[in-house]
Amino acid sequence: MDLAEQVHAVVRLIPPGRVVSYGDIAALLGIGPRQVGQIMAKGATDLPWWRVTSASGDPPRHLREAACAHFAEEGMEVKRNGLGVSIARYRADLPQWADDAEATLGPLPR
DNA sequence: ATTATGACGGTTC
DNA sequence: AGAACCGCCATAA
Repeated sequence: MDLAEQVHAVVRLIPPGRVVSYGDIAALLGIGPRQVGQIMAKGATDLPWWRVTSASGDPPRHLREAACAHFAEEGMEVKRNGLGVSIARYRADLPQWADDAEATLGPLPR
């Protein structure tokens, strides 16, 4: 299983109405945040990609509208440009999420 | 082997 | 708030 598939798998494990940052995914898989972005840029079509935000809670510019639409759809309060500081309110339970990831992917680095 | 490229993150100004 | 920098590291060319 290559890195891209692992990233896809963990993204699918993010519960509706919750988000994680690129950095969270990177830390979980023991890679750098940029790899996550690079991978998402390719095969993100069939994923809940909007549940992955930057550390600040702002979605990337070109996805701002679509992302906000999904947030609203999941009953989340959005700022002008995304979740903003409220990312703290919507961040998934990281330990729990990491456990789910290990259950699906097997042992993870770190 | 070397270089360029990112849906990033953190620091600094 | 916004911009400039630097560190990061897998992939593709």
